[in-house]
Amino acid sequence: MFFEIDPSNGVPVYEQVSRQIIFAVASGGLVVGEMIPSVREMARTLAINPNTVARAYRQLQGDSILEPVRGSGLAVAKGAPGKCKTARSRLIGQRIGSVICEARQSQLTDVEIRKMVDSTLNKSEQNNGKGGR
Amino acid sequence: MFFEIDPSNGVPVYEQVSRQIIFAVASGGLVVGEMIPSVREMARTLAINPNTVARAYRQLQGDSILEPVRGSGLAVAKGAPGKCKTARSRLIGQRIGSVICEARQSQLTDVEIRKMVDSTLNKSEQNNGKGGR
Amino acid sequence: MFFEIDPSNGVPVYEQVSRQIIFAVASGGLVVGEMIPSVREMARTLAINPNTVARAYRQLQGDSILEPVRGSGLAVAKGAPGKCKTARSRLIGQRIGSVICEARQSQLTDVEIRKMVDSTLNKSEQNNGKGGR
Amino acid sequence: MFFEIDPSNGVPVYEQVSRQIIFAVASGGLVVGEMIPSVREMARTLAINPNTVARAYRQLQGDSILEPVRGSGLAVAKGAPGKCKTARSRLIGQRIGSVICEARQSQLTDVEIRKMVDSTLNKSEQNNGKGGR
DNA sequence: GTGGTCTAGACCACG
DNA sequence: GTGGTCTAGACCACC
Repeated sequence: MFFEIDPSNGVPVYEQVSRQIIFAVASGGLVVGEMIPSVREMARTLAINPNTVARAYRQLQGDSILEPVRGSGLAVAKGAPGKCKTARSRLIGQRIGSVICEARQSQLTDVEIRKMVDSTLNKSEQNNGKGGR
Repeated sequence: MFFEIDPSNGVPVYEQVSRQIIFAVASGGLVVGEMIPSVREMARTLAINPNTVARAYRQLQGDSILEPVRGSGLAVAKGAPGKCKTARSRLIGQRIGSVICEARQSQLTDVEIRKMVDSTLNKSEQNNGKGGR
Repeated sequence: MFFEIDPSNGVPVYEQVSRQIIFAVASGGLVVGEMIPSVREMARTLAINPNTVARAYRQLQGDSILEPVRGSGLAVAKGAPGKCKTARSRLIGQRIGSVICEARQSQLTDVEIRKMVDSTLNKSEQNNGKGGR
Repeated sequence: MFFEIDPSNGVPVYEQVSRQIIFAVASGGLVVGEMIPSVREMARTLAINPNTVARAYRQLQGDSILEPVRGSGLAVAKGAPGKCKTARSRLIGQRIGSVICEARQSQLTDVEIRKMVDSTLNKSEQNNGKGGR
């Protein structure tokens, strides 16, 4: 916790919000029972419309990742971490699969694909081992 | 020549069409001066709306990858292969970059990311060395 | 005296409180002039927010079902039993009407509706003849 | 098909919309593959805001009761009738259960409850046997 | 034409 | 203060 939004990303803003909450829960950045920022606060922080945040939160409630706490907001639901880890693998895995599929359609060989991946990974060195960002 | 379309792909159909033409030119599947199928024929082949094909062709003309040949249709333009190779690298590279970016945002380490890529590459062994698909 | 609250019921908590007081008065469980528990005590008993209890009491005062007794709290008002019996019929009757209306909209026949009602009535046998709950 | 909306119903408008579509599918009024009215048309018909209709439709898509048909709208999805019949029983059954529960809490006997149900059923005679509405 | 996203702002219910 | 609903209107992508 915390992340940023790219409105010109193709990916809908409300989806970026819900994904990043999923990721935060999956990685333990948000723990079960913890309250998440209110709709209005999150909207202020991300400089987006409260309705957009509300939509993301509503979707996460539908997936039982968030649950309402009467009168005080939304909290991470009980089974959420498991669901979020699964969802994370699915989301990332799907995107990897689809990129590779397209790369192959373009007649790139697996060797070339791997090379592009490696160079991208190296270019912007990872920083998530010991506290980056 | 030729490829298939997945209408429930997220990627717009017209873009799938134009991308795959770009890829075909980049890999030499379509050579300079070669005529491409008419809008109607392509639409019939791919079982999609002719307007959608027309839109892809229009876009490719705008990028000077296709050029009109009076009275007979559209052909691969002169400088196309170079442009298409560049475009291919850019398109694939961008998507790889964006997937890796998101994977990192989700707190996956580079090691885990590489593992997911490898497993995807191995899962559906490559078949583009000797003419598959 | 007294009942329980289901906070995840759809029905607002304060309304559950006021309804059940109305029902208690209607059925003679609370008699005219009898003091009802203080806001704080009631809140503690039901494990809900005192504001919520206060709101229910306020509403009941507005309907002249409760009346303030200087220096000691709220008591069941003089004309309350009659009003409460009427209110009970109205409240329950309205809900029955609305359920039946919706059931019919859903194309269930009256026969089917009656069957569902009967089965529900039988499933959890009544226990209010001789003092249950 | 077709129904009406009561905006001062307590039940959210978007929920009334989605419910009635569920009921229509459950009762065979809408069959698998059939297109449903467009968001804009439905909004015009019901005199409500298109966003409200869209929300109902979105929810139904999430439940795989509707599916998008590219460029032409939304259609009843494949497994929808089964899901809708189940959902209908659940929705109506729950409401019946909750009304009876409350009626009992109010100290009404089962006999009295049944009497109220019967009188309501008789009051506005059923008309869904042979083509009413 | 279709659905989808986003913004803005009002109003309500609940605690 | 919280979330939820609804309206209004703009803009976009797709067919």
